[in-house]
Amino acid sequence: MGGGSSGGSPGRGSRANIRDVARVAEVSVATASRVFSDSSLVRPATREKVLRAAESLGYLPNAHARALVGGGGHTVAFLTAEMVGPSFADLASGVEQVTAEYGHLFMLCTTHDDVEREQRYVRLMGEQRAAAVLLVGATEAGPDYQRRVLGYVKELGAVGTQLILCGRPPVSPGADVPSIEYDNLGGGYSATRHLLELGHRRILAVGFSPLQTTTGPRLTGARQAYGDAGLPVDDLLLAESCFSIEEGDRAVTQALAEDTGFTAVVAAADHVAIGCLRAIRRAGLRVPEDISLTGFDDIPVVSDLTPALTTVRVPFGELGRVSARVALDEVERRRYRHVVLPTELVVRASTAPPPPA
Amino acid sequence: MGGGSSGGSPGRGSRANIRDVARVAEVSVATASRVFSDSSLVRPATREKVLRAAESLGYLPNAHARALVGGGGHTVAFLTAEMVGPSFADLASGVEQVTAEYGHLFMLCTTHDDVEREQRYVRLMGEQRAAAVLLVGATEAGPDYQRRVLGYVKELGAVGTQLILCGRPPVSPGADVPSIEYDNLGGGYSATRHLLELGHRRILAVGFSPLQTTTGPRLTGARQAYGDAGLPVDDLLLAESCFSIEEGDRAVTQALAEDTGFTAVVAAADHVAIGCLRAIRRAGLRVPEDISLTGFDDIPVVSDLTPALTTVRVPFGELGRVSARVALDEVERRRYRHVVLPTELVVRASTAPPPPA
DNA sequence: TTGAAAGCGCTACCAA
DNA sequence: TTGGTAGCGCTTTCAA
Repeated sequence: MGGGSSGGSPGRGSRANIRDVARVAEVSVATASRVFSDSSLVRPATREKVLRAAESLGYLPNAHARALVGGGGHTVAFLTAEMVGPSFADLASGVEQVTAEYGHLFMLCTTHDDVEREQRYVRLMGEQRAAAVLLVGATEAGPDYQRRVLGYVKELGAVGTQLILCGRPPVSPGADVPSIEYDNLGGGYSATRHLLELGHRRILAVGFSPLQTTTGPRLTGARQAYGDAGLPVDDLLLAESCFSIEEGDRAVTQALAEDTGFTAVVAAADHVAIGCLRAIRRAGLRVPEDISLTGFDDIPVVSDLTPALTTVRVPFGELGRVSARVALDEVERRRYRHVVLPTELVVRASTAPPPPA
Repeated sequence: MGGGSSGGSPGRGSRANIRDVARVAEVSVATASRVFSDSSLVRPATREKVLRAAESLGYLPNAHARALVGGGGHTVAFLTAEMVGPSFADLASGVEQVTAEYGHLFMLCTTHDDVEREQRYVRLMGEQRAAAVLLVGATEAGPDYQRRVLGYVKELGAVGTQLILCGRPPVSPGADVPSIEYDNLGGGYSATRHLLELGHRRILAVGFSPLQTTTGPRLTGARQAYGDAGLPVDDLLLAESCFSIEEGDRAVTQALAEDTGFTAVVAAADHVAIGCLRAIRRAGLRVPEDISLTGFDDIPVVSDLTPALTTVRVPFGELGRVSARVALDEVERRRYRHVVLPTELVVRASTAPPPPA
């Protein structure tokens, strides 16, 4: 080291290619190719020779050249706003698992909720001739969104890349994009009904955005629970807020200050619920003795909070697996254009009857 | 639908290529190419024509063809055991962020701690001619591991792919693989010293594996703290256990049953600490009044536990960003073969002086 | 069972 | 400013 001029990694000049391998192995390029495509029409001895040559040259087939002639990429792109939270992890793992089973590559892209980044990535994945692009997770579902997705369908369709909506509802008529989602409305419904059945009447809803594809329907479900119980929906108090621990905290703190007399909080998501819990505590109140609290998602830690959180479980892993299968398997895709996986209420210790008035 | 025979996505037969675009735009292939490589030597009017043609054909450049001639992939592969936990999220986000800044693609692969999968992915990434492969996170650092990494260096080196160790120590002499890690030993040291300073003497260490690249040094640090304080290292009680909430729970439950008289627990990671907390509670003891507890990593939720957890903060985001920069920038790489980022003790409510004997 | 050669879609070089 | 064209590394006919 230090002295020589030709230092660096092995094969510094040009990388070995299949022609080099063929030459060293004293066979034709075609034969060498057959060996690496594990075709069976090669005599074992010949195969050995080729393999040895490859080994000695540090040869690795070039996936780009293969994709070029073979006609396709073998990548599944997973497009999400952020890669945070256990829900993300389960979902992504599910996709990754099935993707690997199909012998494809899993590619993760984060948009940070930036439309431009999203568009760039979709285009990029088209250029890569990805097998599929999964648009994952909650989003604001306005007309702009519809139009954007339609654009993606067209752009990707032209290069043979399949678009899939994962954890989102289908885009309305026209575009026929497969959509794998879960029952947000039902989850919101059962959480709220649970509280109503316990005797709560004035419930504070925190963290819901009516236009968002996940929390919107959850809110609708909550409303429906009031309706079905024959109770005035006006008793469902709405605290506007976003999707973080801090904002959940802030929202509840404010609601408490306004003294609107709620005895329970339905949070739009577990993270929000954690923030709510903080705020309730800080106000010197107890959960569930003074105020009941529910979350949504059932991320692992919420069972370790004090008290353990009552929440709605979402089958993230399965969502991922099903999405990937639909993305990669044409038969499944034809069969399942729209799948809605069930959600399930998990009652733990954060909900109880309201304190006696 | 149903009747026609030529249905399906647009351009059903063959996808448009640059030649088609050139033909429609009535220019040469070379000119069309220049437009998409945004080279400046094209008259605006011509550029327009080409762009319009591309648009009308739904043309998207083929990244594989480009990589083939351009000589390289633009992918950064992130190889980790699992994509769980906020630490993973921060780390991966950091890598992704910088990767995007360099105009590269971020690719995530999970090995599930399976050597075979790891090897397959490394090879696959070599075939993709990835710009870099990051081996991320804790691992058992035996001689097998050393040998394996050496193999990767050779395999990837031959195709021009850079290998980087991220959150792991360098492999010992010989292979010169860049390594970006953080101060595990120092973290273990300061957590333990903190407990010692509070007056604890018999401390239970949970979740450490001496051979593992992260918890191993953390344990060494803990021992060192005893040594530096002039205290018998034998008072650091070792509870063998793995890396999950459940195993932390089990370990502490057992230790409690054995009545070894410890007044504090150092957990090898926050997740383990959560399990310890569970066990301590179940035994009817309080944290920190009866038993103090520290974690490691500082994942977001631990500040919401009751009590908030004293732990060691790891700069995961920066770890990711630095790793990516070293991976992608030859100058940085030459300068920083080995980086150790600092860790920091965060004292919260789970630690206090031991109860009076 | 093996080999020769024609592309896959693109860029980059050299000429015009 | 534009066009012709030789590859990039590979697979895959078609022949031998």
